Amino acid sequence: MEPGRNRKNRMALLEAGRSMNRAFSVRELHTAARDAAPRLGLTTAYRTMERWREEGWAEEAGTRSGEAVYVLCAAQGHHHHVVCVDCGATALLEGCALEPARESARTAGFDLLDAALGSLPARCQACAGADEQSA
Amino acid sequence: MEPGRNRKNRMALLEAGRSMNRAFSVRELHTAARDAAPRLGLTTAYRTMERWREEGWAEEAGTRSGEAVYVLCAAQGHHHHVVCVDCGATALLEGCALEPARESARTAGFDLLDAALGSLPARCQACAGADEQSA
DNA sequence: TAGCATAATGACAACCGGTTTCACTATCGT
DNA sequence: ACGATAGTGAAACCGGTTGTCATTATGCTA
Repeated sequence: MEPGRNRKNRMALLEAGRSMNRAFSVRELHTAARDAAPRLGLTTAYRTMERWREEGWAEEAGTRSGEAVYVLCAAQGHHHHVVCVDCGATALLEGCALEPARESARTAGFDLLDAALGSLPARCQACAGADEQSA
Repeated sequence: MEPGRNRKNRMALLEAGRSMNRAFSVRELHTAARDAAPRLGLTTAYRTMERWREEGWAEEAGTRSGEAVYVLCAAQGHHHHVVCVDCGATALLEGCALEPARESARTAGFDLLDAALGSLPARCQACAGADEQSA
């Protein structure tokens, strides 16, 4: 991830994103990074996220209240995350748990897009617990 | 699916949706249903789709060029579809191919939301072939 | 059948996440 | 120092979706 030009903004965004430790929306990232770089615009946050996605540092992980959320991940090989749809907490799954699904899809004449399944919607224990209480 | 009031519109939408045999956006549904019910408004199409979703007749299957797409399915039990992200073609997967993933998620402390994984993004053979040619 | 209560409708406006535009600025190579 | 160019941000814009509200269709009751 070469900083290239405009080091300040990129670094602020990167720092903010890394310190999240969970899935976040571009707006959240922008807000967090603004502490370190007050003049940072939302447009740049969107553009930077797009760039990270292209370069493989980030991947989309569904949406939360209408906004797309992303996870940062340096793992290069084939892998899948689970992402809590409530709080954005993430975990990396061991091995490829989607191989059976991929096989099943193939027999139906479809190629499963693992790329689009990098993160699977789930609910973490904490949020599941909170849910039960409110019910 | 009780027709209730306003039989005409509902029936036109239902007929249109059923004859699609693939994933479709609300706009597409509205356009198709307009043949049979010319005065049908887009708002009603959105409201009807929302209703079907609540009642379990339809489920969201991702987005295509910015629009949310849905699939109709009468299967009641636990099941998963694959949906071609290009043309919307669908297939029903045999058994629960996501059980290993669910197990893997559980060991990480997450409950996989099977409900949100009713349709898995894929590419059908026809679209995969067309893709190769254009490349 | 007439009349009423209310679910349903549709034209239109508002909303909202996201993208594009464009004049301006920071950075790099020379 | 200076020209070339990548990067920036405020604001306009876009398209899908949702809300508003006056009107209409339907079922129920008398």
